[in-house]
Amino acid sequence: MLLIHELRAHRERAITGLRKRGLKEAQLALVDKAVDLDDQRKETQTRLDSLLAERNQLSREIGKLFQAGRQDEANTAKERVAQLKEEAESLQKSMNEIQDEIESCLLNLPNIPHESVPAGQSEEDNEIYRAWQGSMPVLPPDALPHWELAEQYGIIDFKLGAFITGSGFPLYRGDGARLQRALINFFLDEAREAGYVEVIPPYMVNAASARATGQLPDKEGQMYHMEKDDLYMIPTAEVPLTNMYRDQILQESDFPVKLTGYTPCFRREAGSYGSDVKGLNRVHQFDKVEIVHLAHPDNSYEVLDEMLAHVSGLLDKLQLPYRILRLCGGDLGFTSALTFDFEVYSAAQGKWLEVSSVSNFETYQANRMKLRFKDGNGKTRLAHTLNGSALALARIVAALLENNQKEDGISIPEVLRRYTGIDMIR
RNA sequence: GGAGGAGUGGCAGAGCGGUUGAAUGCACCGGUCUUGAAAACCGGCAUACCGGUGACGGUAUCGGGGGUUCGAAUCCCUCCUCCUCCGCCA
Repeated sequence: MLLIHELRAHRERAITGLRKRGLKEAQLALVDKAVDLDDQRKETQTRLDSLLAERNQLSREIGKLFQAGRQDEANTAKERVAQLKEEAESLQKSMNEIQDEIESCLLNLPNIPHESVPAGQSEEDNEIYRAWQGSMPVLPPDALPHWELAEQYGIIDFKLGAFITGSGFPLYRGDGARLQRALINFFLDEAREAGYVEVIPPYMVNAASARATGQLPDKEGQMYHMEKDDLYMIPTAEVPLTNMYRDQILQESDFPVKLTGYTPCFRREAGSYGSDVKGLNRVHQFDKVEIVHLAHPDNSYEVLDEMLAHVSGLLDKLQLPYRILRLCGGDLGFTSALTFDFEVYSAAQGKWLEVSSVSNFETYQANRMKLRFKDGNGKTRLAHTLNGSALALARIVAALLENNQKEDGISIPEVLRRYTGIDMIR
């Protein structure tokens, strides 16, 4: 959530930034509306506060009058308080309405993009931040896409998953399951060695948590919701991990807070269709190791670089061709100020698949969840939150299968062999 | 799922209708003392908002929400969480 006093103080910067996202004028108008409403709020609060102050004052006097046995005077004062109370109630009501309206304006305003974010409408306009310099995999002439390899080697069963649950819920078995587990362990070990504290969080969260990281209200339809208990299946470990620090005030010396967690991720992917959804390209349940960083505002962009380097390192070790995109304004997530996507080349499909998204949210999430810290002067300030996939499994598996297929099987990357115990899937 | 108990500041823990935003202790910060440290002593130490250049003043918050009352941390209702016992169970 954007800060109202920032919008007030730097209106032009906010508007210019939001324009980069391609927001329509009607939505941009929310900025001015929020500030106007906040003016009203201040005025209302000033009046309300003075009414309440008078009420408190009188109440104290009534107490003394009663003790002194001066009933008549006390009763006169009571009448005055009753009158104040009525006025205060009506002011309180309009104050609440104004505040709800401000909140709804702010909830509908996305984060202001970082200055380096290129303008643009859609993914076509994303900037290639780092292109792949290395060689591309050379495939055998009869190379197959991963969904056919999966069937041929009996390692992923899409049909059975669909039978048990529904489409988009793959079932991994044998070496396929083993490969999943190997990747999870590899990613977690790498994260731990990079100083991230491993966490196993709950896989369902309440509405307050989903709101804090920004999944609610803007991604409501994308989460699985357990109506009976009003809980949401997590779409990413980002939600529970970041919420570990909701409503907290850290000490400056607590930074950096580095967390990692493996969780399954659940996404409804409502509205998806077409060839994008074939095989592992887009599924409702997938495994992911996430890294989360809580950082001091002064160095959060250095932290972002550090995270990019970490993710790059993973892909280098897996020997997968990848490129890094800097998302344009139109493709940028609602809550993010700057996002880099990692795409891996899945050779048999001839497609770049997104396997990681690394973002700095600056104070946007922190403001929603009231995640603060005390700076050197003892002042309370909002922290910056960052997170990234390191990495999302399903598509990594797709690329590994396709890129590493040989005449006699699928070779396992060197770094994974100590986890899989095998060097080929046959 | 059933029965009972409890939720107060960073922690511990008083208060149970009226200058209580909240005693006291611990922790923490500053000072005095000391060559230095400890001890002792003195002072400070919640969050958010409103008004004010500022000093400062005001309002709200004692798990969340609602109610009773001139006045609520204190009484009532409701929800949540934790603890104990019973039931069920990986």
